[in-house]
Amino acid sequence: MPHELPKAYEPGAIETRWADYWIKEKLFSVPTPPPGETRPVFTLLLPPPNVTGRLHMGHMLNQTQMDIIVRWHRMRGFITLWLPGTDHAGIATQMMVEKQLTKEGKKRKDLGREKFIERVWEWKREYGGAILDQMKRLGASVDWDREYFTMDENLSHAVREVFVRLYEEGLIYRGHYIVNWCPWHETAISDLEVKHEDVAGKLWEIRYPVVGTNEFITVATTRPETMLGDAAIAVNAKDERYIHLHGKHVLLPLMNREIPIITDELAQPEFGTGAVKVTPAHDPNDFEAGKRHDLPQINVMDEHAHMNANAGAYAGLDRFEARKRVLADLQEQGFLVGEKDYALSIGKCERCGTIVEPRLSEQWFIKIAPLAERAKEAVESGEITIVPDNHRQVYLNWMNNIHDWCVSRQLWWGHRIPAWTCAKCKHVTVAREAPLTCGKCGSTELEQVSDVLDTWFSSGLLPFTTLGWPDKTRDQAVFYPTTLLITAYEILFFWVARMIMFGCHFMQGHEQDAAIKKASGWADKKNDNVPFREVYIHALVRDADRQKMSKTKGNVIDPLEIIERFGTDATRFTLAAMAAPGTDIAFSESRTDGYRAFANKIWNAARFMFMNVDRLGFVWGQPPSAVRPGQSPGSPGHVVGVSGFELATLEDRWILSRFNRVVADVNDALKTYRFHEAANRIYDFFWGDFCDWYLELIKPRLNFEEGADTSAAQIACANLVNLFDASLRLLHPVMPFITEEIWQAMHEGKPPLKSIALAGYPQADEKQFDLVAETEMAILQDLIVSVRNLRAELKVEPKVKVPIEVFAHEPDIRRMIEQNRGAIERLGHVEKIAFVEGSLANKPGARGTARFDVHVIYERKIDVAAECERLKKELEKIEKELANNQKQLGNEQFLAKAPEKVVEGLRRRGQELLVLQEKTKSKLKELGCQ
RNA sequence: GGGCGCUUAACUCAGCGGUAGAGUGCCACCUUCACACGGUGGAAGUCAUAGGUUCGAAUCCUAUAGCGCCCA
Repeated sequence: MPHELPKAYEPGAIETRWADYWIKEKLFSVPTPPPGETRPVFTLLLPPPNVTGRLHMGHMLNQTQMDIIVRWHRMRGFITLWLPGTDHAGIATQMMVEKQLTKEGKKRKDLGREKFIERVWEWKREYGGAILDQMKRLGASVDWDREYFTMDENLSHAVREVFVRLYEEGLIYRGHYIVNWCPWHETAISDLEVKHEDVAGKLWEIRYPVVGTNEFITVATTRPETMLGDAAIAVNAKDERYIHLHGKHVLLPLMNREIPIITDELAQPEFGTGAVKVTPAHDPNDFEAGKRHDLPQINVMDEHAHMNANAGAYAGLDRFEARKRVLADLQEQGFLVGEKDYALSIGKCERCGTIVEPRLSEQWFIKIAPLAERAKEAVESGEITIVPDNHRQVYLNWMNNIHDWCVSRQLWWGHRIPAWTCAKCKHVTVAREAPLTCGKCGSTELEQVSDVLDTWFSSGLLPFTTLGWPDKTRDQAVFYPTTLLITAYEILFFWVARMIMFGCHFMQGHEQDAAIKKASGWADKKNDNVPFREVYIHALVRDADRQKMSKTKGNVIDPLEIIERFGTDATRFTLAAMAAPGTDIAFSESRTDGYRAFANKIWNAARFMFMNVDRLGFVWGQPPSAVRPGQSPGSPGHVVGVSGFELATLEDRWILSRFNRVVADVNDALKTYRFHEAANRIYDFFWGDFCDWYLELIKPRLNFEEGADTSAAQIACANLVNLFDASLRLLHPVMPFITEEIWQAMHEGKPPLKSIALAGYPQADEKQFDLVAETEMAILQDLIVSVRNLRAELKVEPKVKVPIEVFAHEPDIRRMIEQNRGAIERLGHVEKIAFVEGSLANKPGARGTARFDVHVIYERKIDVAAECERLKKELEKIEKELANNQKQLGNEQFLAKAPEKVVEGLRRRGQELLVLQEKTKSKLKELGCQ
């Protein structure tokens, strides 16, 4: 049955077909392994994209890396669970639906809370799956049967349970504090959601009259409008300038309110005048100072950051308008004494860009210190490894300087805080289910707190809630701790840190199934409460000019558009090949274009293979290595190396050795997340070794006459097919689609498994390394390249075959060359090879190396001047290296201190250089070069 | 203010103590029956600068310059 592969590689058609097939066949669904299971387990949680999200390059890089690692583990016989899902993204989703309402001329509050939430669910049902559909195009091998959404009932139940437990443990408290407030969203946001920006601002100096004297005290501020809420003036107790004013009062201008002068370290003598205004309701530092001195907290703004009744004449004004008016009035009344340019950093809401207002309000907080302590310990002790290592320090620094976490949000969409306020006594009851009566006075007039929880509160619980927590499940015993987390640096604090805190707290006492833990290689880990064993932080994808992609700059690269043009495989390969740990990726299309060419190369190599298979009527005996071992690496029956490979020729021995080396390197690279190294090793092997040399070398064996004995061709074909099969499996995690397409075609619709994704990943077999073959092949390649060089220099017509002479003084080398004369004739376009007994080095049209001389016999006169030029340049290079070489070898320190291997290598190189120098010199002389 | 990273061929990047590498681009030649998304050959770098450590530095250390990121 002939194999039909279209002439040109067209990724679009094959990729969507296989993506659908993988999902339809549920290839990556993982049922809960029963007790007694002894296979190793690999678990990975997908960082849940926002349900409102669209796939961007960051997702694609993230998911490419995850899919590579996941497929690699699966092919090595691990029970491999990759859990997908989406995040309800409180603010973002609510905004989406509010926008929709605005178009209908409605507002959220017109609908009321219940109706609004219904609308959000409607929106979610209609548009929420978009990003997951886009993931399918990437080939992400996730378990779709376990897809989660953070607002699902089971996950919401777990959120309530966590909240109540933390409250009962005294780790959640409610209180009036200054929080970051976004006046546009009308909600509190966390420190992490505030982006600081340096701007050129002003520093205004305002003087306050001291009551009972004719003195003034001058303060400097960047926010004059907040003076309306001033509660005191602070000076430093040590500041001699103000000692005589201690205990006095000032009259607050514009408000005509008397406020005290206090001494507090808030005032730094060296900064400005050394005196500062204290506004406890509008600045976090002043808030603390206010508490120290029991000052009133005068809030002069409302939730929209408009001035309120406390602001007297300024009530109703927007905060910036109020600033203008306050300054004008101060000026007019003679209180404004200075205005300086001043560089300051302002906080903006990361979503809407509105300047954040520090706002005094009632919020819910998590007492973070006890949680952080364990989270720090988990990383310090190595129970969790963070790669690359420099992020470990960043994490620890953050944990050391952490503040309590404000978890309440004034939104409607999200997990509503399970707390109820009594209308009568104002007591707050926190409970798992809605209480019927107030816990204090017994009243039945209870109303649930309107706030919802920060979205990261629920996503921080995912490693265990997705596995059935708070119930104790078999899934948890098997899959918790998850093995790895791959994510972007940006959410190290938002998400990673919080998962670690929650995991270490709520999973205390948890133990992973001992047999599975051991089989998975974690026997030395003490704690099974951590959410994951390892964290890999990947780089940022930038545009080709290294600029960070952003919507405002308009330089966002849409991965789906790139995929459309070059294919998913090529795009994945680009990201993998450029993903050196710790280095950002400047995404350039030219690279992707190059990797599309690589895919095309593979495609055509496959067509070549099929052509020969069909011509020969070759029947492929099922190679055991194609079948998934089903056992952990190293166990009996586990296949290593390439099977069904017969070492008939030098190129056979060579390619098998090369393949095993590459396999060893690739497995090694993937172990430490060196994706670029894995990708590049495969690329070089497939294109360089396999296509450029191996395929060319075996062509004579496949080029047989009809009716002739085809045994050599059969062997060559079997080797080719088995090697190709192994190479496809090696490449599969990086380029899943093209490898699946060709692998399925190789099996003519009757594959031994449903997918190459379930086949075994190649493992190196040391017995298949062959150093002799590699050395011999290197010499052979060198000889062929030398002939090609000479042909080019002599300007031999491409079609003309030339006779050559070869001299090799080592009998083994000469024998090897003789045995491979066919290859030299073919690949060097040589007519006939004559072996001679003396050096050919100084003949014109000849090349000498340490192992052989070769002479191309061609009547065309060489360009003597050009040849002299080249030889001089070469000699210069040789002598430079030789001088260096001899200097080093003459250095006793070097001989004493350098490793034996290096010294030996240098000695050998020195010998070679001497031979080369001699040959080059003699040739220069022969040509009569000046 | 504190911390981190980067600077290697025209471009994008590997290499991170032992003879400077890849892809793209460029130049020349070649449509040879897998592939012109190809083949063959070629040109191209005082590895930011200045010191230091070392037998030996693109690679380790220090400083300087430029670029960038994070935290406050």
